[in-house]
Amino acid sequence: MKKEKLIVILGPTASGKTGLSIELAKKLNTEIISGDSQLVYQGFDIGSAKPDMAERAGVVHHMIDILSPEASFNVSDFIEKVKPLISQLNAQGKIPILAGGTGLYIKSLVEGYQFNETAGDEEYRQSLEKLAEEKGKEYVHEMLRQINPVAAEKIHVNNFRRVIRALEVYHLGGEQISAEKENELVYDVYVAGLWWQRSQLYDRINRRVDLMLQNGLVAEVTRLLESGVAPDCQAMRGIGYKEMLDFVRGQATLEQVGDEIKKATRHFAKRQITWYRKMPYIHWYHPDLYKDSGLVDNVMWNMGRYFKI
RNA sequence: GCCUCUGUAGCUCAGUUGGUAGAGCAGGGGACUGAAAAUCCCCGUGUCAGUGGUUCGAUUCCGCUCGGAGGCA
Repeated sequence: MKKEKLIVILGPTASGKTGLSIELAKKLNTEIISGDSQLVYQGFDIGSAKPDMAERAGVVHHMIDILSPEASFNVSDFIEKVKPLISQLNAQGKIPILAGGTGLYIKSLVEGYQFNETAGDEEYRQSLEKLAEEKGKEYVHEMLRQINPVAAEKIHVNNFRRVIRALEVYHLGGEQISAEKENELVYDVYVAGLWWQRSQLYDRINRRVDLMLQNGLVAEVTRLLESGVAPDCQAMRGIGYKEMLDFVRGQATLEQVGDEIKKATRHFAKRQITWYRKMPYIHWYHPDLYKDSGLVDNVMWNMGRYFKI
């Protein structure tokens, strides 16, 4: 069977994915699918660097603002929603552009991860958390060892969240957490990655965080909280938001919070890069080597050759 | 000018009763199959300010020099 076509634009945070993907979408007359776990939430705009309408320049963006602020979202939801979108766009003769930085989301989509049937169970998670408080994390880890020694071996005791998930899968469905995957890519895909020298990337991150603060991140967080959004909801745990809570509560100065956001973003970028290193099919581009539309033109040319268009 | 304190990893500092040193943060690497902007793991040699002395041996003790902080006048 012929594979569906897909373009992926990825890179660490602040690498310029958004701009590049919009330029490409205009040239190719196609639409963009966000592959970013934070952009799905309404109202979380500045801190998530969500492109506004002006920036989107008329290009249709999917998977942005699809959820209310307090909703939960996960990889499985992502895959479930994005797969049909890709099919739809292909049917229209368009090559969709997936633009985003969430390593797990993109990798699992492109490489075809098979997820378990078992969904999350808040109640069971909490019961395990309580158990860990009473008897220690080691005790819960030992529970996992009893039912799935291989998983217990792979998951560190301190990585409690994973231990919980592994137990949850067993508890709810009797399944084991599986890690088998196909080797072949699911799509006929061209993956372009944006690469910056580390120090350059960090400069860009620092500058962008300063911009977020100038552009009203404080007001955005205040507004969300005043409208009743819980401080412990999933979206509020995103970078830029969880740190800002300290300022809103008067526990830190704006300068301290700014530094914390920058630091967290740098750490995040590092983790993103770790994901990308395991994706050998990425075509890397160094944006700083191009002038004007040079980058876009070059990506276009290579993609054209790849897809034979 | 005098007195006291201080100078150790990129930063903040601990320490060695004399046998050339270690934490946190920063930084680097890694893991990741339903929270992933989350969660977690691993990585610390640096003229111990400089210089002279005492000593088998000094970053550690003593003198001087040069920084820094405070106090007295």
